[in-house]
Amino acid sequence: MAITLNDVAQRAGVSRSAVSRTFTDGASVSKVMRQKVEDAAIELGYTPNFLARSLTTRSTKLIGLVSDNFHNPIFLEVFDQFTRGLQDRGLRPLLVNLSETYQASSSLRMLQQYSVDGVIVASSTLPPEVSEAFRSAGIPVVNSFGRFSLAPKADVVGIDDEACGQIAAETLLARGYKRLAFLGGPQAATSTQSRLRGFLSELQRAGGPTPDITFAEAYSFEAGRAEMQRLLRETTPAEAYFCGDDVLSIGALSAIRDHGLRVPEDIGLIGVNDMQMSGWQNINLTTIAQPFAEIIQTSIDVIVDMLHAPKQPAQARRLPCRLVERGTLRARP
Amino acid sequence: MAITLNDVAQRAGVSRSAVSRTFTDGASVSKVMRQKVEDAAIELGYTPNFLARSLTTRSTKLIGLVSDNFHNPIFLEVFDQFTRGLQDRGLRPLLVNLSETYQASSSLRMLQQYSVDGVIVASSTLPPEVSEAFRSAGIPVVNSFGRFSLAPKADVVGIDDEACGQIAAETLLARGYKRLAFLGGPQAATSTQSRLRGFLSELQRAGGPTPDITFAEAYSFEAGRAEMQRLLRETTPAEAYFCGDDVLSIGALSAIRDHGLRVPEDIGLIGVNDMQMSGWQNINLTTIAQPFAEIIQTSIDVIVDMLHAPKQPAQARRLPCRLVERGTLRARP
DNA sequence: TATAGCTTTGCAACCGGTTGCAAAAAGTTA
DNA sequence: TAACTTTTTGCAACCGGTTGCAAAGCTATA
Repeated sequence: MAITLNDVAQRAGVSRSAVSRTFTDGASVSKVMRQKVEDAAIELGYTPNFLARSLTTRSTKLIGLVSDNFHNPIFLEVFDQFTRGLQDRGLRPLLVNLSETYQASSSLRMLQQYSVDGVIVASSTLPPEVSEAFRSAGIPVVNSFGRFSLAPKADVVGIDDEACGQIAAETLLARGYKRLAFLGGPQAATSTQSRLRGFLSELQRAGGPTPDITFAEAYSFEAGRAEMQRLLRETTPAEAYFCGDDVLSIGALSAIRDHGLRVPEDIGLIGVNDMQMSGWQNINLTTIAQPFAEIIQTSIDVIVDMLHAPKQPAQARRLPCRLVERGTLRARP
Repeated sequence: MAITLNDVAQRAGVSRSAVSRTFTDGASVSKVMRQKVEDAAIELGYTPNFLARSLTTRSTKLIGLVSDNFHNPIFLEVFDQFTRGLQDRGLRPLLVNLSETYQASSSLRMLQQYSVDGVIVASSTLPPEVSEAFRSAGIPVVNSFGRFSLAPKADVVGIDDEACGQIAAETLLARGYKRLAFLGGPQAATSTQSRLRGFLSELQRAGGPTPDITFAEAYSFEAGRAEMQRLLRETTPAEAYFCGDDVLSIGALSAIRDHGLRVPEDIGLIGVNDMQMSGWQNINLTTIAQPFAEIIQTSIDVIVDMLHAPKQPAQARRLPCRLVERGTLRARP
């Protein structure tokens, strides 16, 4: 049914190798030969079969893109950029959605069966063991948005969560807020723990107040809203909250407004991520931006490098965050 | 490097075919043979190479998932459900992000090179020619969220956009609104045109008013906001707007509130899609829900059927929408 | 125990490509 | 024009599997 190398060779009256060579860059083919083959190929509508080729070249250009985060809206932007970045380099993302029913271990086997050239684990919540499993199976892997570690067992690209907490602390102090609070993501998430650590240490260093500390059940609108509702009902709210991430902040924001309080007049809010929605005028969230584009670009660079020079020692790369000022904190005093 | 069939055959002291057969369901292997092979396979850590296999079986279990919509937050939910649905059936999504730099035509070639078993075009904005190109290349294809047509050239699964417009009209009339308006997506989008047609025809049938008609530049927050700002500035606003989709509605909502008007007291709003965010309490948008789960499930079913019985005549499947009442329309009079 | 019938097994060709090697062709130089 | 290089080409083996076919092994029956 499909046109093969043989068909073209026959049509052009040349050997199979000749056809193969015209479609392989860097191979030696004369001008006339190339012409003959290309004519025949066009005539028949031939396109080489990448998978057959991969058998001998041992490269499929397939990259496993593994994630478990299909609910936080920022990940749409993440997928957008990953797919485009990979495509621009001639790589193909094979998407894997980790969930209750589809475990990490079976994804390893499956990606092995498809001989992927590498794997990108794009998740801030999956444990490092997931990426490590790929690495010890000999598959180049990078854990994008993963947790920082001084001696990681697999390459990691992410933000400096502690610095992120520091920025939040500095910013809130500079605005003259006195009663501060931390409203984190799930307590088990290491990203939350690191941000908290940075937040506390900077407050302490600057002689600031000791904040209230509380955690939402998930990085989600509902969880942020629920936790803030609880706080408003059961406690005297703080003057300003450092929230675990933007979607959480937006949930908190809605709870505060429902409660008849104003932001930033009554309560200040600062998030983390700078998702697109945070810039929408009805939200207008002051936040600490993750450098998504750089993280993704770096992750792809790291994988591409590994394809050429495998088995370098694993590194963790930390990229800096920056403050994005909008309307949920009061002005400097 | 990787363990192959040969290694296992050698280790187990049997022929290559024997090994192949133990890993092929329905093949004839004796109990003792199977045992020997499985032992050797486990010992060596063998997993069959799917791509090599695909060369003879002519099935890769790869499904191209083609989309151009990486900005509308509903598509994260769409990708989530597609990837899981495909995985559950043992299929693998090869993700393709169509954009200015990556054209539909090259995606066809690329997916051919990877011998995908089928393609899902998940987009409400791509023209039908995209799916048709796959079909005429002999690749099973379904256009998910595509426009309805009585005699489509490639299979389509989507909503009934006209019925959607009718529901909007009925709902607004039932609420006693007199001055109505249609604030559509991009004028070129057929989804917008069909919704408008259904809206107008129902208004006319019911003897309702003739609405104002206007279009946003894109299905996006910014476009919805910009268009509504223009309307508030340059025209006497209508009593209620039927908006092209939810993200557009949310943009419009923010413009209305910025303008000092209240929803639903001063202006009513009804959208289309029912994305997660529309249920957030600070948005709480009345909208017409698309049956995402059913559309996706049906699309996958259609593709799977085609894998077994290719080349049936193309069909268009229309799934019904339903009203989701929230807080952006006033109560019935 | 011979024979028929069914199951299991290995051989070898094939899927659609790539590539090392040596022969053939083309190009250089004297 | 001969001798020597360099480039181009085809042969054949290989990548990691599958599968039709016939031989071998088993079981059942007479």
